[in-house]
Amino acid sequence: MRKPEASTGKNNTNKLRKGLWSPEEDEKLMNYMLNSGQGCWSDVARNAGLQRCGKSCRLRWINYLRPDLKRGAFSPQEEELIIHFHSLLGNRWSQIAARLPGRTDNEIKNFWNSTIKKRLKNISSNTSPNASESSYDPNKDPNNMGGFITSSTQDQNIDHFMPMFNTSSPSMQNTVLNTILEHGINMSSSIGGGFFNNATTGTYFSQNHDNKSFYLEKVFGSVNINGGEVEEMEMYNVPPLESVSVTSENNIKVENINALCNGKDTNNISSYHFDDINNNINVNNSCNGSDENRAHHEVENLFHEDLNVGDWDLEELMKDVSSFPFLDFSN
DNA sequence: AACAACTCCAACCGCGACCTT
DNA sequence: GAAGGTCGCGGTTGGAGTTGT
Repeated sequence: MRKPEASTGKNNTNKLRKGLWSPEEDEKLMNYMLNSGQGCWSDVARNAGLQRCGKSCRLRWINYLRPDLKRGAFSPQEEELIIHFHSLLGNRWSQIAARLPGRTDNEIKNFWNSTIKKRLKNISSNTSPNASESSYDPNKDPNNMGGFITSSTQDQNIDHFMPMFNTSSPSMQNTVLNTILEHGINMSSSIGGGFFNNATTGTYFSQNHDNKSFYLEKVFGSVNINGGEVEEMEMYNVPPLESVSVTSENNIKVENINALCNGKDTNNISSYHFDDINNNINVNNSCNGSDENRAHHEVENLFHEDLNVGDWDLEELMKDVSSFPFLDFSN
């Protein structure tokens, strides 16, 4: 905590205060906010009679004084949600906070850095003696935009699999994340694939080698790429930004999707590939018969629906969360 | 009891995005 | 289009409180 600066002396008339807020300052800000509402923060600071910068007032209000804030320790359910959302969103604390009513980004960030990070580290060091696996930090991976890999091992020989995707576009990120939430959790069919070597149950979001197309994979059980056996796996392509338009109703409408199947003679469809030049989805590595129909049907289903932005089904998320193996904090 | 080491978390800082002029 | 102001975000700091020796 920072020391509150002494509020005495002539300098104080011009100098803005820093450091801890006094109860009097809190009261002033609280009264002003409740009576007059937010407005411009520098005006708030001035009109409330506070010798603080607007930024400081904003922070104090958002992180501490807001009446809808939930105080106290995080519940186990909140912890699970934070871990789950962090696995999807990375360090986007404000977006995580938006999904946890009554909690602030600062609070969640502190909680993550002080408690959860440590806990996950302990768990991974207990379960994986291989330091190179357990030390993977998604936030340090330049290709990672926020995904999470539990204990999966990526096969270095497979160049078109990358652990996560890299984009700085917020709308792209929204598209991706909502696609995951809308489809990655609920869709139930299984398509053969082959990108993992001993991948672990979980939801993976991957980027194709062209750096523009993406696919989402849900893996159930282990996958042996060398033997070509796939136990349970789902793959869903996610279109690049160029194919997506956001409507005024806050829906994302995926347009210009034309699923194509090249129709060669292998049994497994290994990926859908989004062709961003022609705005087509191609089913790669060929397919035939029922696989072709199924692939076509699924791509149609996936991309011809409206994807809601911002409406998170917490019940569904919690179902998914409860299946994560790394959420057992009992040890 | 005294000190050191560690943990927690409120608050600050810098930066980028957005808006207004 | 440029400049200036504001807002919001994520990273970092540092002091109070807690735990260990």
